[in-house]
Amino acid sequence: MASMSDAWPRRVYAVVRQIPPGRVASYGLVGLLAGRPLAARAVGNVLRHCDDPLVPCHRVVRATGEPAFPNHRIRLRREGVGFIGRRVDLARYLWSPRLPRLTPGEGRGAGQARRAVRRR
DNA sequence: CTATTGACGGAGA
DNA sequence: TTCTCCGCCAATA
Repeated sequence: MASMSDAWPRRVYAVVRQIPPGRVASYGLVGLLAGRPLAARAVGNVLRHCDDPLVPCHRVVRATGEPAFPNHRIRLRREGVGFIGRRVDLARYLWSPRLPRLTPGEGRGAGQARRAVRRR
């Protein structure tokens, strides 16, 4: 949760750490999940000092799909992220976060295994 | 306290 | 489609 005791940078890093390899999230989405829907810009300010190797900051791109840095494009390609020109193919590689369950116990009916979804 | 800055986003031109 | 403006947020000076 986004309690006040949690510093903004901590919340941002917590979200970014969740982005799996081969997927990307926009600065805006990260801000949203960190509890500040309109703070995309502030997210960038945090990631600017990203020295922690556990934080895959290269998986955070602009809403347009363009990586903040050209070198990130290389790293993303190595993870299998597809591009259209110089921007990430967001239709296929945008991360769909699993949101926290509000009613634990519900969801996922009778032994239905989760099927991998192919993105378009 | 106000002003500036910045790995942003989106509406318009 | 690309480029400019302007709003938004947090950190700094």
